[in-house]
Amino acid sequence: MPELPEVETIRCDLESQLRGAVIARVTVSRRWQESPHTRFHENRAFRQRVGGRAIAGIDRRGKYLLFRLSPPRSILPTRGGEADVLVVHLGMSGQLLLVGRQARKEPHTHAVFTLADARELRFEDPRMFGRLWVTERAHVEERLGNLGPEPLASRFTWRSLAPPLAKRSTPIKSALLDPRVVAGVGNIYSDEALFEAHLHPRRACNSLSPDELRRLTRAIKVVLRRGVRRRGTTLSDSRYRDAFGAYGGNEPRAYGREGDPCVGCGAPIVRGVLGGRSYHFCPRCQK
DNA sequence: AGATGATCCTGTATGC
DNA sequence: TGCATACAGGATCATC
Repeated sequence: MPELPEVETIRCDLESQLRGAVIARVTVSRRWQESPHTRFHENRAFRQRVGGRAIAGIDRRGKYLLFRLSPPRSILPTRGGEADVLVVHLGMSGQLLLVGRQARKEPHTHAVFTLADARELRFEDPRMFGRLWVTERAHVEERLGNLGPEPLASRFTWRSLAPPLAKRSTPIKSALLDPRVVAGVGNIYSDEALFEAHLHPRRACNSLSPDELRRLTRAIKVVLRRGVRRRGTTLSDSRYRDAFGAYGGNEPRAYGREGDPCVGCGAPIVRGVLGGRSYHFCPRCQK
């Protein structure tokens, strides 16, 4: 499941490969167009706004990939469009793969961005939880909802984490999964951060001391940076691949390790359920 | 307002 | 062996 480190790995690879590349045309699967769940209502407009544009750069906001589009250099800038952004969210099973045009097409390929050279950027998503849309650059942030702060930004400190948690009595595990509290953190890295911070997932948000908030903030940054450095997490039942189809090298210390010995103390990792979502922790290390 | 639970989807895993 | 059911997940929305 792509979270911040997985999306950042894809962003970084694609940025180096695609900066300046021209998207000759776009095709979107009929299934994607017709499913009300994808909210993909304007196929013609989408194709026209993306097709023929160059990729000026690729940014990331939380788990969203932002392709900055610009007119290709050979074409005079015309009305509008210079500031459009293609927004891609991978949902839980989405992949963006950069392949040669002759590469065999996988099932569930829902969008193909055909580049002016011999390559294609393919969006695949079996469970169709992903999202694709294009919008003006000035309107990107508002279209992302009330997305919380970027956890790897230097201005993300325990002081920015404190206010949204102060009013909550919910378990800290649930709050970390709320994108309004912090962007880009999902079920894997929230478990990892709480493990790193030695905090019990069921601790009430408003019970955390300033010292514990500092530990948690630092832990979030540590586990996300480690995830990026190791090019993301691919679990046995996860589909995550980078843009070239390779697995991630990160190995969680808590998530998905029920029964395994804690790397800190050796006690078995325990699995619990909160709001229908599972969490994993060391009952001895995490208080 | 905050908390809770349902919802979208389908491949994989488990249970009988 | 075969079929049925459970589960995984991010973000959003309805309903307390």
